[in-house]
Amino acid sequence: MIDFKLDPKSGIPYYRQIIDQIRYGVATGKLAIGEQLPTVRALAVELRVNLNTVSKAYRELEIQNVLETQQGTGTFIGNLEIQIPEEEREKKLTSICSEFFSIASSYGFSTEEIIQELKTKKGDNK
Amino acid sequence: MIDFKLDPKSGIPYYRQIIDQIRYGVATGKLAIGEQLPTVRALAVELRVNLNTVSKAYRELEIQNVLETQQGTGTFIGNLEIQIPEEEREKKLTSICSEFFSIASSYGFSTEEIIQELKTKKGDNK
DNA sequence: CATATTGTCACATATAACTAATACAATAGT
DNA sequence: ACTATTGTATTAGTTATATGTGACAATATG
Repeated sequence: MIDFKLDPKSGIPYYRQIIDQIRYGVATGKLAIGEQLPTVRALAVELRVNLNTVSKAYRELEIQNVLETQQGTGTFIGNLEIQIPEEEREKKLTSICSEFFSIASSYGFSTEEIIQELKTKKGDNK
Repeated sequence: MIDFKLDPKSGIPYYRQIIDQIRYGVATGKLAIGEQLPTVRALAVELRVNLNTVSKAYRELEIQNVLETQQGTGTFIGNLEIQIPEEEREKKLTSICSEFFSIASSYGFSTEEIIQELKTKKGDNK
């Protein structure tokens, strides 16, 4: 299961952040086919947003065949293997890193320092 | 100088696309410190948007200390570094890296990918 | 069958975001 | 000084986003 995280400062709408994180979760295999997602209400509480916001994200993903929903049962990862174009994925990574980099360098941190710090986190993964 | 491009279908606001491209340029070293950016009007014409849209992008980047603007002169890549006490420096690095990492991993990016991306940019720099 | 849980829908509402048109202000260059 | 060039501010209109509320529909569970 994904550890959903909303970044209010990113300027990206919440529903879109949810969409992206699910899409990328599927693409990277973090979300397996058939796996059940949190209920709209549960995720809404977890992210402290309205259930309509979560619902909007789920609905849009169902239109894209990423998700399958069954009323009364839940929302699940669809069968269709969705893959994100490498180009888009690269852009996303670039975008995230660029923003982070400009923040970090405004504090005077060098790339080496940043990498060093990130490497210490490596062990915590998964 | 950057070859700016806007994608109307991306769903990402124009001004934010401009921000992203400039940030990327700075992060990769394509835009050098002190370098002048296109004037708001020039870029507005080039991208076929209102000059306020460009202005908004520039202003936001100035707030983030990425750009420096002088009315009547132009807009330039800044070099301002925030001075913070040494004892807070380490904490700051840890906290911003931690937040960055959690966001990146919510999109499914691994530490290796992130580091690789940062290293790549480092190579282009200067 | 009764009830809880799930997603869906339909409003209304408030606020923010976005882009644009136009006028204003500061600087540079002549 | 004058004028062109630069960024800035004001204003307006439209759309997007998010919330709140209440009801409804389908399914699961007991």
